Amino acid sequence: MAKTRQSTQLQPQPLYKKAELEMTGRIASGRWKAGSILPNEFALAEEFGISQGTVRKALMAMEARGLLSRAPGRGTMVCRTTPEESLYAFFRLRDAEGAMVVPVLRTESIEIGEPTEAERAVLGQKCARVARLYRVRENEGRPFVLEHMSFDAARIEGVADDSPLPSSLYPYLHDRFGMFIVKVHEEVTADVAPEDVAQALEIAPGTPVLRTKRIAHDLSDRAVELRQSWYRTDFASYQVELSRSDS
Amino acid sequence: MAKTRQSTQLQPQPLYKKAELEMTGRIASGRWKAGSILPNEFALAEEFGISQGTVRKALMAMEARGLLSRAPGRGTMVCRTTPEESLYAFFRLRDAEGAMVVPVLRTESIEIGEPTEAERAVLGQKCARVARLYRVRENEGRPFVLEHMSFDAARIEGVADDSPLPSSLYPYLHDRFGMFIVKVHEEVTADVAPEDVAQALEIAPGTPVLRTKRIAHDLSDRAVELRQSWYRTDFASYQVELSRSDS
DNA sequence: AAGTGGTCTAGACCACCCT
DNA sequence: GGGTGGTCTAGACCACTTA
Repeated sequence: MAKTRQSTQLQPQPLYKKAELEMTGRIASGRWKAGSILPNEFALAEEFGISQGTVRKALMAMEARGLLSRAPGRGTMVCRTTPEESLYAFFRLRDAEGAMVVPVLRTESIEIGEPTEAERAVLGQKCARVARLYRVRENEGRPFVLEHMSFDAARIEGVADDSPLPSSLYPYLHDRFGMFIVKVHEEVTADVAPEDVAQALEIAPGTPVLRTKRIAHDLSDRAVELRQSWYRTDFASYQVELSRSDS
Repeated sequence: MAKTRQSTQLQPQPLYKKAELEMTGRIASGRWKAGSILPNEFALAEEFGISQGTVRKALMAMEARGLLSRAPGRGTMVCRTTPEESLYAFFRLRDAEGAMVVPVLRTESIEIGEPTEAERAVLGQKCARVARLYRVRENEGRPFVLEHMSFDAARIEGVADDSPLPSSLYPYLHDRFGMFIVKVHEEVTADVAPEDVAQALEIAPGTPVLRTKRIAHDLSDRAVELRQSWYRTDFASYQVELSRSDS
């Protein structure tokens, strides 16, 4: 029966990988929008000219990456980053009991300007103007983090008109500009609060603070955000789970 | 042909999950030792009374967790935590260029004592004695981290006889005591160096340092180590990659 | 040359969700 | 009741490692 093996195994890329790249591209380009339901496995298989099992392998990999949500009876859906819950995918601050602190937005300001050398190095040499977003968040009435974010202004044209932006920035960027951030690199260090940070966080200058530098990447693995944050350490700390296998 | 579907789908656990648990248990118990080659997929399938494809699904999940290493022609091997390279699965300190710092062991001391309340809370109430390991590591001749580690002494009986221990502690624990650490929770905060830490790290008291608290878990998900570390921040920082999907 | 895992296909039954 | 993904099986060809 299974005689017609076309034996096109010469491809450097396995078929399931090609299917995954194709489908990831459709999400990145906005052709498949967040929340929409994909065609079923057999339809995709026919479209790609591969078998249903191979499509499934690609779909399951994308589900594992958090791009898709699958359920029997319902189908396969493009994940929405949207609701507040899902936003905190990259928010690692927890209190002493391990509970997530609720970071309520207190102040926000936006400016457009010339990129610095550091910003250009991250966002790309072609970046002509940067949009900078400054925020202070509070928890239970006390300020606890100051955030400085930089984006290529061309990629989020008109952002200033929406200010104040939603507290959950990434779902907003996804819905408004199709900027889907899926991975961030974060660098954590200890520092003493400089004057301006101390003032924003309402602590004495010289108090130790956590300082993080983040580079966020979109679906195409482009660096799209540069962020620096200063955290008070008196009621929350930075917590992560590390496993063998994530090198 | 495929008529004999026993339809025993009433099981709450899928067959591949049961196979994975069984095989994980064999590694945890030492029945399958690090570095050894497993029987091939068909042999395992016959032993478990399931098909080769189902065994493969379990094996691939274990490979993704970093427990197994698979390669065509060679077979499936239980990962060794051993060589220096692999040890640093949980070591997150990188210099400004993102290169891993080489943490050379400078001093080490071991003591056995009564568990504190905090140690008992993590290591278990049945823990009667704790083995504490104190280390200072240096990089390019400069001390940069002070580590305090606590274990249930009963689980690493005789550890003091091996002092000084290898620089890479986890491979040693794996080989010597079958303690296979696969996951750690780490909590990072900023602090000013207390007197003793400052002395060990050769910095002025009051200098800001990164302080991390780690709880390490073995294959059975037991908390087996409590560790507190203080890092100088002048030539390395704590760096992590975060992805959507790891909640 | 023999044996392994990697890829791919085809098809079965099931639980579940929706209308 | 029709359709979806979840599970499981069976079998094919391939590239690679090892000896």
